[in-house]
Amino acid sequence: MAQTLIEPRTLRGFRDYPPELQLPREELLAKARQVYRSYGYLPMDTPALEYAEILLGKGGEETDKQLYRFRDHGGRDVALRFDLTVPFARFAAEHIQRYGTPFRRYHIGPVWRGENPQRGRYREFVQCDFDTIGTTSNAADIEVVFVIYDLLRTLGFERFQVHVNHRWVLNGLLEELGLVERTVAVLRALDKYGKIGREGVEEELRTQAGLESGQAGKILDLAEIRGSPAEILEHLEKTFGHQVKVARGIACLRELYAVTRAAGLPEGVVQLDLRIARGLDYYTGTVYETFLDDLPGIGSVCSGGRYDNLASLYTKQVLPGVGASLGVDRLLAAMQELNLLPASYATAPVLVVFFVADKLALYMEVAGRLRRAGIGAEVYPEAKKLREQLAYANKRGHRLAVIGGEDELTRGVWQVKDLRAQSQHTVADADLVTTVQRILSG
RNA sequence: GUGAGAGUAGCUCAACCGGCUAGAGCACCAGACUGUGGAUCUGGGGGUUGGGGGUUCGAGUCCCCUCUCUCACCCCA
Repeated sequence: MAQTLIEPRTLRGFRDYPPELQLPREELLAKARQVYRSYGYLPMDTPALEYAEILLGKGGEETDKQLYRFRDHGGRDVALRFDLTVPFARFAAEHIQRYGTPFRRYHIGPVWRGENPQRGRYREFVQCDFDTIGTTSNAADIEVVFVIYDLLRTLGFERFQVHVNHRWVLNGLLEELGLVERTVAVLRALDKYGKIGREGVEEELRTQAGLESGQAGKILDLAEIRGSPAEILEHLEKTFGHQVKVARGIACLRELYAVTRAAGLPEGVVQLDLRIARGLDYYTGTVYETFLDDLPGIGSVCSGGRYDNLASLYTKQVLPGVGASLGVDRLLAAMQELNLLPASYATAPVLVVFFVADKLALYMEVAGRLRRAGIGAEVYPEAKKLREQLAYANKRGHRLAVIGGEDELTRGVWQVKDLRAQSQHTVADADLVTTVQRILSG
């Protein structure tokens, strides 16, 4: 009876993760977890689905429009989370008494946004956040830089910069220039500097923010100050240091720069960049963006900032915090482009050849022995020809093949074939594990 | 959501101006080389040319709709 086949396909903006993508992704996330934990961040997660009222109106009209929202079977008005910050705010309002402050957590999970997909932008993607809430201390802000640094180093990146700015500096400047009520438009324009350049920003400042060219020029001149963090701060101090907010921002940034240097971050990692504003009016203090020297075009791979009050919509307890989010997809794309991903996708380095059809138990046993020693071992599932099994091992990227035919089994030995070095050793059954270990570590 | 470009085998591409049964390389599967991988040889499966409709004697090719991808706006990971 003929049956109509269903066309296999995924939704627009959603995608599969085949092994060659999922493997590096899992490894990346494992490394991120390791770094987060080393700083004392605790893991947590929240439901994918929340009451719509929890998620609505938290990120402005734009995010409301992007919300996947529907009625569940019980008629409840629900929506998929579009970031991890809002669910965290709800969580904190509900549970923070149990943990007290300061509280550090990391949170890795998928989020959903019904926006128009582009390269590297999907409707479902993973966020990888870390935050410290319940403290206004600049120490927490400074630590964020260390976390970002360790994250990227652990992932194998060496050439990158953490661009830092402070909202107080920007706000103070705008106050000084009498542009407070245009803050959002000005910062939005400024934030595009890397993309549209000075002329573009100037244009936008005039048309979108309604500035006169003199004001626009002033802002641009400031944004374009180049130099070491110390030099930029000095310049700022001289020109706008009399403004209270600017002065406070400068003090924070100065401490951040001094501490990161004194505590071991190499020179050049931290850059002061007056152009980064981080669109959302959500951030109120330090803001961060991280750029790879070799791939500036892909944008920031780790961004975040400080906010005054995380959960004001759900609780009267004031919960200030600071944190950032790792751009998992961008980093994977970057690692692919910079050849930082392994060429082999074998999760087990050893293939145990299934040679003699009625000796399966022996092969299973030896594979188990290898695994107990921490060495991944795969037993070929069919007693096919040796050449085919070796071809399989080669194609799949197994480093070693363990071969036991009639001959070896009667002598109590194994052939250990190194597919990469194209060499082969005969080893006694008792020495197998140590031999394999030695080859793999060397 | 708005605007622009693109969709031919799993991948990269071919098919003059609309004209024979839509091809090639790689990949995949089977077999050979009869206990040792990347090679070679032989054979094979795969396509309703993204889908639907229209024009035409005839459409992969022209027109309309739709889906998907890419780019820009917006926003951001």
